This record gives sequence, structure tokens and C-alpha cells, in this order.
Amino acid sequence: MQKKRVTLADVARLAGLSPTAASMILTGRPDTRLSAEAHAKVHAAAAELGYRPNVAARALRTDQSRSIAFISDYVATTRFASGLIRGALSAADAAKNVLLVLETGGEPARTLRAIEAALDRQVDGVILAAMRAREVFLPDIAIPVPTVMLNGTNARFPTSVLPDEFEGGRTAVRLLVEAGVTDRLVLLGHNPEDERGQFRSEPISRRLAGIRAEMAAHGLTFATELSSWDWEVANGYDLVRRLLRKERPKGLLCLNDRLAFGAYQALGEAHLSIPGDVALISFDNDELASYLRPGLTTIALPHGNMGQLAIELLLGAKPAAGEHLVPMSAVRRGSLPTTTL
Amino acid sequence: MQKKRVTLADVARLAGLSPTAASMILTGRPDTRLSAEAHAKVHAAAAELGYRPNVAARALRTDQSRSIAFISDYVATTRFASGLIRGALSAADAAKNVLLVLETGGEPARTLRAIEAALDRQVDGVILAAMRAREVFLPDIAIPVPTVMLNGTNARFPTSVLPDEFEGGRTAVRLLVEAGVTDRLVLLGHNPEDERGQFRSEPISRRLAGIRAEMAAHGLTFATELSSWDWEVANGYDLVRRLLRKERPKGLLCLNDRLAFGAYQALGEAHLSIPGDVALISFDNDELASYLRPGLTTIALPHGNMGQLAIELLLGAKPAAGEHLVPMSAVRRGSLPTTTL
DNA sequence: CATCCTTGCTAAAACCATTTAGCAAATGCA
DNA sequence: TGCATTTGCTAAATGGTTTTAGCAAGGATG
Repeated sequence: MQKKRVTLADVARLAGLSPTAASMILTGRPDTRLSAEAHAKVHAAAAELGYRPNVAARALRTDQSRSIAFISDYVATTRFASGLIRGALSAADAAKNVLLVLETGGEPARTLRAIEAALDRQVDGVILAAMRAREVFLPDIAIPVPTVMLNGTNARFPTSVLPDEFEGGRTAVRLLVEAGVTDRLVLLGHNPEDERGQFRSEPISRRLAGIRAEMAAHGLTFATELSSWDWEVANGYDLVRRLLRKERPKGLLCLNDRLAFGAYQALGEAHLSIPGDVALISFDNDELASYLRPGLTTIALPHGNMGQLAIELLLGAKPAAGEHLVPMSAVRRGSLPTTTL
Repeated sequence: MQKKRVTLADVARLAGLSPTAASMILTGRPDTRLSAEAHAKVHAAAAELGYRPNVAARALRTDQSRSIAFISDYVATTRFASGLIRGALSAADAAKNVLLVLETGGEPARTLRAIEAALDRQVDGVILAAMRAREVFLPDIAIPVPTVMLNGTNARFPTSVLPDEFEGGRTAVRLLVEAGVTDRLVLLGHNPEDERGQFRSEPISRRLAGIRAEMAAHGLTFATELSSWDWEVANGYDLVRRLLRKERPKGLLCLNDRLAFGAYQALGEAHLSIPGDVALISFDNDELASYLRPGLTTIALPHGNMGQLAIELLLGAKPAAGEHLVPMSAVRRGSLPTTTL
């Protein structure tokens, strides 16, 4: 006894009206001249039958599917990076949209397949998200629906959502200054001399620019700047171990939380206390930051808000071109000394 | 100059055949009697025009959308948990399907909305995934398409994919034994006496049962069993700190990686070396495990394989009822001593 | 030569919601 | 009263694909 799907025609029949009337009433057209009585009857009938519109049929007619493609190089590299999806998901849900999630692994062929699969399904918009790469590769295929770049940029699609790295960089330095940590400062993760000719991604360049701008504003300089191309835990550990053989820093500005974790390990081995001997501040607000002991003070990547904004831009009248910068907020934990004024 | 979509009719016209013929040829029907010449002409025409079928139209006609709903309480709680999605994604991609990802936050109302949204879109199947909760709440709504439970169970849907926790538990103990760590063993995270009346989820019960079975098989017992309802880093730290005041363990069997990380912190403070003084083994193969120093040996949750299997079951002729257990493999790092035979 | 089968193909219906064009009755206005 | 307008509603076309039913031509069979 398999139930047939309830169609609009069924609703109309029960309400004693035409499908036209039922459609107009249920889709909530404003300029319709149908009577209040008709409205009531149709809604009653729909409720009684448990009518749910067939999205495929609607899509066929209107070219709108109420679904959005979220195409990402990686679905999530960190728990916190999954905030990008989560934010998008909840904004989409709020707008009665659904997310088609596709992963490309950064591979051109898979990216092309993903875009085609999405377009075949009549998505109303596309989000091109980058978890790792910042400059997003895009195959040469036209995307005839609104598109926004998330956490990355590409010349073909002018609308993008990015963290406000410049301000984030400034905030990190400001926190250090507020905590009274102003000398024997070490920058962990980048050294312009060592990386001459290499190209750091745009957002990271801005983070660094923000840091330097605020340092300069306070008349401060780094005692040492340690370069590492990768920013993994092991790099942080190695760098700080080597650092400690030569000098005793008072503050470490780490370019991400994984580097900071490595620094914790090296400092722990050297029996240096945090933040008593060495203060740390970092970026990302990775899952790790809350696990560390003491907790790591860090400038959060606002993933959730970014994902949400991307959807909102897409669903808005017309995605405003340009970069939309989302503020990075400081998450204060125990790795900076508290100033007792 | 906006291009109109290329339709099947366009292809047929260019090929000089009927849409019927074109459809049959392009969908690759086996029992068709169309000439080889017709096949060639249609394929050539499709290629020339860059024809892509309209999935909405096809879904309308066939009730098949080549898309699958992935409905999860949380999209990802850990980077490694996102392996569930990633595995599903790649299997879906391989089968030319697309994943509709929906998050419920564990809320009944949102779960209902998610299922409805998915069914409205004619999904061919549903994966009900659990990242946190193991017993999945399900609203009382019929799901008229194949459904598989992923990383959780529910009486209404007999097909489920689960990690083989019992074997995983046994493996952990076996590794300890192989490494020669057989006395002063401590179980971190569970004590049956302290948790009397509390209900641990099914998979965790199995993990514990596997551990106890293998311990018994080797004639071993735990010197101490430490209970903690939550398995966060801080719990591991507190438990081990208190433990070290009273006794000096030689091996720690941690019920997850976060507890193990807490143990690392406490052991580090006490200047105990790993694995020299204390050996550790754990479960999950969380992101953390590779960050620790030395690396944490852990029994991996096979998220990727699980996600993949779920899709394969769904797309198979008929999802075989019953529990499908996916092996948990050991990831050897440095937290167990290496036996030099 | 009439009948039947096979081969190669097509016309048209069906899927379900939206939308354009328009009809009939009631009302308003002069 | 006569005409125009408004009100309340509907018939039918539309979107693109799949699928059922069946047609015409050619060959085989008796």
C-alpha cells in the first residue's frame, strides 16, 4: 500500500479550486485577487493532505532549485575550519535552502566535475571555498549563476568573503602591548629575508602587514624572526628549540596555533613557564588552542560568520562585488600575562 | 547574448533523429534496436553541443535525482570525524551522485526540517549520521527511500555502519602486551563501579568489552580504573595528576585521544618520559595524536571507510540489513616502547 | 502472394508546478 | 441604461526528459 505523492492537483481538487489558484495561494503571490475564503480552503486542503511541493517540477519550471553548491578544495581541514560549512549550512537552512557539498581536493579535473554536477542540478548559486589554497584554481567553464568566493580570491569572481587579516594582525600586537610584553619579541613562522622570492598568499601577507603596522605604531621591533614555510606543530617545536639555545624570548607571536603548540612543547621541555617566562599569542583559534595548558590566546578566524555571510550575499538581490572582510576577534586565554592595573 | 540551455531536442535535431532515439542512446539502454550509425550521430551531436541533461526534468520523470542526503547531528566535530563526510563524498562522486549535507544539531525540529527538505528534493537515499550521539533521535516521519545509519543505530533502520569497537578494544590491549607493558596498567576514562547505573553508548560498551576480553585472555588486570564521564583534555589531565600522587603506572590505556593528551600534560609536568616511564595507547586517531611528542599510538576510527561503505550500501541493489562493522586499525607512533626481540 | 516477424525508428503521453492569457460576473460610473 | 473596470477565478501552455505504444519497411516463411 504505497502512498502516491500528494500533488498540487490533489490539493486543488480537495479545495474545490483550480491548480492555478492553489499554486498562487501556496506560493504566496502578493498581487493575486483570490478571495480570503479561497486562501483558507487551499491552506486547509494542503495541511490535510500533508502536501509538499515537488522541488524537481518547480525547478524545471522556474529554473530555481533552492539549493546552493558549496564547492571546496577540502571539506574540512580542522574542526574549526568546518565552521565555514556550518555557518553556510545554518544560513542556508534559515533561507529554506539546501547545500550541495562537493570536494575537489584541489584537483582541476575534480573541480570541473564538481561544477558541472552542481550546474546540472540547477543550483541557484555557487560558493567556491578554499580551506587550504588561497588562490583558487578554476577551470575555464562559465558559471551562469551568482558565485561567491569564500576564504579565497579569484579574478573571475569579484565577490569574496575573507577574514580581516590586517586588523587581526594589528589586534595580536595590541594584545601583546596591553599585556606589557614589549621586548624580546619573536615572530614565529616568517622571516622576510629567508623567504625572499617566495610568495605567501594574499591573506597571510595582510596578516603580516597588520602585525608590522601595529609594531611600528608602538615603536617596537622583533628581536628575531623565524621562518618556516609549513606551519605545523613540528616546525614550531624545532624553531623554538633552536631559538632557546641562543636567546631567551619574552614573547612569541606565532603565525598559527599549530606553530604555537610546537612552541609549547619546546618551552615545556626547557622548563619555561607560560606566560611567566614566555608569553604567547597566535592566530586561528584552532581546536588546539583550548586544549593547551595554559589555554592559548589567539586571534580567531571567524569561520562561522564567513560561511553565513557567503550565503547571505548569494541569496541577496545581487552579490555586491568586492571583498567582504569579516572581523577576527581575540579569544583570551592564559598564554598572555594579565595586566593588573 | 545569453546562451539557452542545450536540450535533448537540440541534440536530436542536430543528429537528425527523434528525441526518443537520442534519449535511449544517451542513457545507454541495453535492449534498444537503434543502429550503430544512430548511436554515432547522437553522441557526436551531444558532444558538439556540449549537451548536459537537465537533472530536474529527469528527476521529475524518473523520481531519481542522483543525489543523496547526508544528515548529521554535527557536520564535523573533529577533523578526523569529517572523514565520514569525506569518504561519503568520494564514493558519491565515483557513482556520479551528489551529497546534500544537512546538519541537525541534534534538535528534533531541525532534524524533521532536514528530512523534509531532503525528501522534497527527491533524494535517492538518506544517510543518518551521528558524530556525537550514538543513539540517534528520529522524528516520526516516513522515509520512503533507502536509509542507512552511519556511526549510530536506530531500531527503525536496520542497516548501519559502525566501527568494529570490540576488535579495536582487543587490538589496543594486544599492542600493549606486544610492547611488553603488562603490569601497573591503568584504564583512563571508565570505572564500572563509579558509573553503575549510568549508560555508556553501545559502541563504547563494545570497546570496553573488547578491552576486558583481551585482558582476560592474557590473564591481566588493571591496577586502577579511572572514571570520567566526559573525555576532554582537562579530564585526562586532572585524572592523571591525581593518579600520580598515589601511584606510578607503567602503562595508560586511554579511552580516547583527548584524554591521552591530558595525560601527556600531567606526565610532562611530573617529568616522566613517554614511553620510557609510562607507555600510552589510545583510541580515535584524532588530529591530535600526530601532534603529540612523542606521537600517540592509537586505534583509529575508520571514518573514511565508514562514509564510503555507507554510500556503497545505499547505492547497492538493496542495503543489506544488519550492522556492518568496519575494522579499526592501529596507528603506531612513539608512545609505546618498541620491543627489540 | 499473403502473413508474420524483425528492424529501426517516432509520436505522444506522462511527470508536476508555474504562469500567461483570458473569461464571466459583479460593480462603478456617467 | 450602457460602458468600462474590477473581482475572482480557470484553461492551457510550458519546462526537458523518459517511456509506452506503435508505425513503416524489409525480409522470411509457407
